[in-house]
Amino acid sequence: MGNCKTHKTCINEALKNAEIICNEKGVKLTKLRQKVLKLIWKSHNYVKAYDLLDDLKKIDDSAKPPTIYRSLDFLIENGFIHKIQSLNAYVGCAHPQEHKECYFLICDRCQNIEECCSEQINKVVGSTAVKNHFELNQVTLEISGTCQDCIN
Amino acid sequence: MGNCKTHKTCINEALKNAEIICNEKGVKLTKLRQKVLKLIWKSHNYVKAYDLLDDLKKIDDSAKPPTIYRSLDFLIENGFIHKIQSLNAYVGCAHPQEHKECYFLICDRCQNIEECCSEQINKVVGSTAVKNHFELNQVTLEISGTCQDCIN
DNA sequence: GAAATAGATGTTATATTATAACATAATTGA
DNA sequence: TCAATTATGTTATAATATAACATCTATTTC
Repeated sequence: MGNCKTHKTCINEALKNAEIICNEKGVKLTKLRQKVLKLIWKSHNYVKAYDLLDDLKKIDDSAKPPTIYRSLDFLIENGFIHKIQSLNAYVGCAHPQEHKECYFLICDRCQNIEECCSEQINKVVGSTAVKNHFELNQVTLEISGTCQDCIN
Repeated sequence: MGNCKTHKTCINEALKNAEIICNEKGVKLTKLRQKVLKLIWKSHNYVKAYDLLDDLKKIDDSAKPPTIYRSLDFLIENGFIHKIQSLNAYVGCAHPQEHKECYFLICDRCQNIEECCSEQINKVVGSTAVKNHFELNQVTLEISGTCQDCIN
């Protein structure tokens, strides 16, 4: 939410979860990756890679495009963030533990992103695939419009 | 389909439809725009803008990036082609007349794209939006995987 | 614990995708 | 016809992303 009143908690949760999951998986959440994850979690809004790079440069002099993109790759691969394809942007994942397909409600006005899962959508998409004899690999569902806060 | 046996018909239909719709709308399907539309319709596969540019250069010496992107903009705006967001690629629209929301089945192996409409998906996406008090503007649904032909 | 290895980061360069800005040409319509 | 609009030509550059190789750090193996 744009009006997230307890956002420090969101960030801390995100970092803690990432730590736990990395330990479980035996992959490394390095200082750099933590910094990038934290920067992405600055809000629930989507962020662009080069804006992130500018932010990172402020605290890490040697940051360059590959610095950001490598961290983004790692974070995506491990489910801590998502890429928003229709915007070439990135956003923190709200539930990296229990990852199923998820979809995005993207507010055009405030850049907030709501991540949602819907068994119903999964089913319908799945049956569309079956109907077309299509072996499903990856689903990108991005819904843009105006969020509740911005309508009011 | 990758195995479209009557593809000349597809191209001709696409061009004819575009012509009719442009006349109805009072917008101009110029020579250039026709050429670009035809190049996109070379197959049912998706195409990248700069590949298209290379193709166009062969028949139009002065073609440059803005040449392609302007034509793409026009063709998208008028519903003759679609942009595939997850690939930064473009594909001809199978039914520019009756345009509702449509979705894409993208084959990772052969680059074929199947365009489909599903009242069911519309409903489910719509109700997801309602549930989240979200005013829907645009839906991007891109499903990648393996098409029937490539499974066999 | 030293050497070997794998993984992460630093660094330079460049590829890919897309648009801004302004000049010129073609078309339309008053 | 000429003014205005729309389309195209042209140059430059912005925005997004990766390749390739060097160096550093952590981990494993002996």
